Amino acid sequence: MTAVPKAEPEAHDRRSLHERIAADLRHDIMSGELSPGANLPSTAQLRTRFDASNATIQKALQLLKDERLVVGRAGAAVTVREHHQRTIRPADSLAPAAADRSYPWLTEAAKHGTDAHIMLLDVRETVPPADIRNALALPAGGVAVLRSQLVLIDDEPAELVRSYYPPAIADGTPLRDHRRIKGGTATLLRQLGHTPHHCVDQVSARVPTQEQFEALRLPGSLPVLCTLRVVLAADGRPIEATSMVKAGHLYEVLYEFGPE
Amino acid sequence: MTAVPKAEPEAHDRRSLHERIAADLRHDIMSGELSPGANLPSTAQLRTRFDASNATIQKALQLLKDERLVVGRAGAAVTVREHHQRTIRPADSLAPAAADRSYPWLTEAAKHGTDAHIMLLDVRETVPPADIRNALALPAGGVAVLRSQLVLIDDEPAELVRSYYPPAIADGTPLRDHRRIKGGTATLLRQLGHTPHHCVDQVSARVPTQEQFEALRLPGSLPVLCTLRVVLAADGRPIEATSMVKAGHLYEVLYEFGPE
DNA sequence: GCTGCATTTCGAGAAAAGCAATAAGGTTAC
DNA sequence: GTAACCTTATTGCTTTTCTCGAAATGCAGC
Repeated sequence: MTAVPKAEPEAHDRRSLHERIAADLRHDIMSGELSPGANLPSTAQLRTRFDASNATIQKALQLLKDERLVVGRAGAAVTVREHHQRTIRPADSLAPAAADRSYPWLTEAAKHGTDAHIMLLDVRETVPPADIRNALALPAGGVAVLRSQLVLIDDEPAELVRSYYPPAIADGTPLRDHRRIKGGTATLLRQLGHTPHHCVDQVSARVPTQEQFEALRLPGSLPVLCTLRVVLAADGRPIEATSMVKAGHLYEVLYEFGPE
Repeated sequence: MTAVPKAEPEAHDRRSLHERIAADLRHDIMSGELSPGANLPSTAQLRTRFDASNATIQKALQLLKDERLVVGRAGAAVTVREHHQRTIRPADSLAPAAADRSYPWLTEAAKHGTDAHIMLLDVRETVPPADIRNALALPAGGVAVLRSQLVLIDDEPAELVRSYYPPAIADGTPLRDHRRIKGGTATLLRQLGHTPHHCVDQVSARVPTQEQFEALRLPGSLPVLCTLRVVLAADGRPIEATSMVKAGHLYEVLYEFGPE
């Protein structure tokens, strides 16, 4: 029966104050409003802008530091870091020849040689989750060959990749072996007579599960960029279904389309 | 100086327990593990599975109810709701003729007529944010015509669209008028001699800003699916740059590509 | 050295998270 | 109908986190 602290009639932001502050500042950085090397407003300015105390501002900035978006040295302004948000172009994986086209507004993300390498975690036969089963047109309870990989950037986990193959395709091939595949699976599939012809990507923004959170060592509570890719042969039959879970602050994906 | 409650040496999930539980259950639902109409495990089962108390489980389920993912009737099991996650196919906007191709694994999202309509919020000239300025190749401090729209699904805000046009293209056209454009902007641009030829979409998962959070009336603390689309003419010059912010639980986007 | 600024620390009040146990009332199956 | 199971709501309590105010510390640039 006590009076409400402030007049907030509508459903407001349930997040804590420092999370909201971090969200707004993060947007300013990601949108390029604050470009790499630029100084953030001083804590005093931020205090008045968000009507918060010193400690709360510091906590918000700490979140951005954990995400490696900014750096703060005592005495100097907090500055925006060179943030390496990789721009992935899925179309290039099928037709690498066309990868030369670049656009002036793209940050030089994939340009400098990325220090990324892939770690093969596991290869086994398993009953896939429902979305994969649908994609591969498997019967209920049917199995598939799963290849789990972890992509590391600068030795930090960055992406979780789970590729599923129908047994009819994988049996008796290196796809079943717990070993890296030279030239990638696309090359192998082509050699096996299952030439990838066409990909369908479903992209969504998700809240990370506990498993994903720990596997990707996500800083703070960032979202995750989920892609479900189905690779089809020329006759339309599914060859491969891959679930890719990328850390939201490290990746973005680029697609091109048009009536060509 | 008290003993730590449990041995957790590594950096663990900083989120609260009911948020983590909700995240895992959400994943089971979104991946189709728990299909619409299916029953969730009973609260007793969930209590043992997550080693949490009744109240915590209830709080986690409340989050999923707020997202309209599940319904709970007293006495019966909590069941998964028909969740209408719209699958958007951006390519269809340019070549609607090809929209007939459908895939068996797609849920019938865009199939039944969506009860979506568009609300024109604002039309004005403004200095665009840095990412838009880059996309349109505008000089620093240059202005653009902004058309802000809000997409409503079932009278609930679902997507925030901000389209920017270079003054050279928008001046003296209905693009500057605070009025809906019959047939959409693509048709108008074609009539004006700026035929859209090619789109480039950059898709990312973001934490919503306070503004986005309130505009979209996001339940809980869900991420947002951000798309920056640049529409190019045949000669490569940018015609339009659009920032689309979709509520993460309502949308996913689908892209197709391949060496055609 | 001085000033501005970021950083750290302390205390204290308020709010939220989490547990335990209990009660109430609906649904389902027998 | 009855019984078992289930969701939902309530209460009390402890611990942790959030937030503020204020003061102290340390670094960078002039």
